[in-house]
Amino acid sequence: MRILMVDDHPLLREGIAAVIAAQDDMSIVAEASSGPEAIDMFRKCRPDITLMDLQMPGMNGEEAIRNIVSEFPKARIIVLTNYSGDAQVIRAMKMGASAYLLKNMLRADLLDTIRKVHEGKHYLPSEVAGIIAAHMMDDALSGREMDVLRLVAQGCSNKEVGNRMHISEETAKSHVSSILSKLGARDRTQAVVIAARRGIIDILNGAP
Amino acid sequence: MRILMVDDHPLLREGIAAVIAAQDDMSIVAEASSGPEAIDMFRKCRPDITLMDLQMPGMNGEEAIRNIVSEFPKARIIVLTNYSGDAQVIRAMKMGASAYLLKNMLRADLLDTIRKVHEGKHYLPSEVAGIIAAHMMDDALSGREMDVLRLVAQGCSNKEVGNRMHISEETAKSHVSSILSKLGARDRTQAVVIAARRGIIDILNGAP
DNA sequence: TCAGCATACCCCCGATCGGGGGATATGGAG
DNA sequence: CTCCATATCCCCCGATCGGGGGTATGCTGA
Repeated sequence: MRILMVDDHPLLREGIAAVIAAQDDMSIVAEASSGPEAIDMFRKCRPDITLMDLQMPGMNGEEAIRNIVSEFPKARIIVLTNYSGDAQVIRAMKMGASAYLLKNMLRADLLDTIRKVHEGKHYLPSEVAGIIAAHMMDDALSGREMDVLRLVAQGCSNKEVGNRMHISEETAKSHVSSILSKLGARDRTQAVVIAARRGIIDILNGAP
Repeated sequence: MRILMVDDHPLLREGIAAVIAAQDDMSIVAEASSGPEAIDMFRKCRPDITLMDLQMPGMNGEEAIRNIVSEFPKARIIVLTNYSGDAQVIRAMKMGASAYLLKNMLRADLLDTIRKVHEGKHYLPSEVAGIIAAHMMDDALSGREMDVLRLVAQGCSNKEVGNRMHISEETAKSHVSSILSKLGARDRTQAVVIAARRGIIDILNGAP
């Protein structure tokens, strides 16, 4: 199996490379440390499996996945990341990922997953599956609600949200209300915290 | 140099181990994946250098550092973590860390830092130093303000903050006001986001 | 000793929030 | 074609927020 590894942490790449190198049916054929680089390398190498982190500077991993999958629908991509927010997992799988692993997993789990995915299977470890299951029944935020949420996280009042989105303050308020109800939050502050925990928005950087 | 490595990511440990193993003046003498385990291993092995992640399940790295340094004041600890919030860096250094590295650094940087720290030096990469410098003039939140901030992040109103802390709503309000002014936030929501970005609180889990 | 700070409390007041009740239009799914 | 989610706008109203003022305690470090 020819593997492309995409991650901006050289030390982690080293670790994965060591694990892969010890297998006689796998080899790392390319590495990338950013989204655009990942797309380039995929075009050049056509790997059987791609290991992809989601948190990277610049273009994030999700966009890279979407690009690769739209160009190469048969690409097998395994997401390997630190965070386990259900929304982030769902977005990645919708983009076309075949598996979603957390970085705190063991070597064996990584190797097992690579082999499963190579056989064409999809895979979610129970830890991740459980997180998704816990929010199966929740209905997702709509596009407008996401926009409002991001502005609220920047400290915008309802009036400012209205101005920036060119809608009335009343409309912004009603969006905020449904955000609170969908997320089960008591106020806008808790809504932002819950959304960050669940991977709905990324407050550490900026956009989703 | 005898090195103890503390991190809950086996794959990253593998990577660091590979890098260290290639050096003829260093070796990994022990590994730990949690705070208590780190303290145990330190007592048993008395390493020259300890590489420590801050984000770990259970006891966090900061507490482990404090425990180790109070028992072994000559311990040389290098923090190796993902996040770069200025408050987190400052807390770690106050706890007694000798250096603060980000996980996206190169092998060479890690090795350089290990050697510098082994000589008794302290070290902050310019990337990290810059983040601290940007907030040098800010005055830190007081203990009570931290308590209030954590409750606010949980969606508490001023009244609820007052009840939970056994102070009046008015006092809670005045704490919130100074939090807003110290963080430069427009409202409590933005205050929580800024505090999370700067590593003042950790909204992804719970406590600071 | 005394200034400075953190802590705690109080009042006022306009702005904002969040819940409640609506209404209308659009567009896609069944 | 009907149903439903989305999106937009409107009004009311009590609760909450955040800024402004002020007072008092106790600890600490210069």
